[in-house]
Amino acid sequence: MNKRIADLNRYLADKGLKITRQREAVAQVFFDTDGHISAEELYVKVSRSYPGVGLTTVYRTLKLLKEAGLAKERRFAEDSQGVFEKEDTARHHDHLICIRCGKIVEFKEPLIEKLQDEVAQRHGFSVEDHKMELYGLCSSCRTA
Amino acid sequence: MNKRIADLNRYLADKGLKITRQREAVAQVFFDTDGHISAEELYVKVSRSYPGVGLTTVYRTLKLLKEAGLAKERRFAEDSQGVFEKEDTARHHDHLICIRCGKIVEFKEPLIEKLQDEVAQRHGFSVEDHKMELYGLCSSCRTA
DNA sequence: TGAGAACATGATAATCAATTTCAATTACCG
DNA sequence: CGGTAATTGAAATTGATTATCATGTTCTCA
Ligand SMILES: [Mn+2]
Ligand SMILES: [Mn+2]
Ligand SMILES: [Zn+2]
Ligand SMILES: [Zn+2]
Repeated sequence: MNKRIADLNRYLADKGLKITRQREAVAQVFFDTDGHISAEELYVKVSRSYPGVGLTTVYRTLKLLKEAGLAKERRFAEDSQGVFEKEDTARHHDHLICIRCGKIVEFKEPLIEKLQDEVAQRHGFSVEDHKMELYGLCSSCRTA
Repeated sequence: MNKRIADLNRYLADKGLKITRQREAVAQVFFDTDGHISAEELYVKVSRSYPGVGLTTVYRTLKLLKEAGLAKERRFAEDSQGVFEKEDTARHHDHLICIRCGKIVEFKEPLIEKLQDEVAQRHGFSVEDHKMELYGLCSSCRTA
């Protein structure tokens, strides 16, 4: 029924961890969410459908989802809270962020990623992951 | 004598702020430091030459240096503390970080920056700043 | 099926970098 | 110099995240 929930359950089983009501509730609401969401926001959202799930458990479940490769944490400049989004290595992307209105656009630029690998190689590094964020003004904010 | 201290003093005068012993001490030690340093580390270093300067003032002075365009704060993954380095727009660079030993290599790749601008433009954005960090394994850590 | 071991939960406390508060001190413009 | 606004540093506070711990649940295996 839900592939991602199945992936999570498989991960839990492999690690000798348990499938619980709370984990499924948090994961389900998270997987039904598009874009970026903080632990606090997810906690509020989960609480609507499944009251009684603690904020601590939301944090713990998000950490599990990261470990399982199902969620990715982002930490944009100026935001004190981390935000999470669904992870899918095939759908890797980076971010353009408007410093005035906060608008976020996701993009993918394979040519840049290729150059990143080359730069790294030149310095003897292999790249496992990268962070690239472009901060600027969106068209609305620029003309305003 | 010291161009950067002069720059700072000019900035302070412009803003109606005051030139103090403490600010000069913190700034001087910071400007004499190469690489990345945290507020705590800078505080310890300053305390050796100028005892009695508070940690709060170190934080406040670093914030001033950022505002004056003389320092840049970086927040690398896994580091809970921010680190600071001298800012010099002409000498902009990005970072390669070894996820095992923490080694940091600085690099500059104008071609990537050009592509970043193009991507942004394609989405109607103008780029004011960007963050690019490549995380991987350095040659020593890879062969070990 | 059920007992028990291991794991999970959630309220609360702790952490930790960074900021705020505030009374005392200092810079600097006349 | 004198007055005013800015600065300082110690201590308190903040805010996100993690640790603790007593209690509850899951799941294995006999
Ligand atoms: Mn995204
Ligand atoms: Mn650097
Ligand atoms: Zn905008
Ligand atoms: Zn290394």
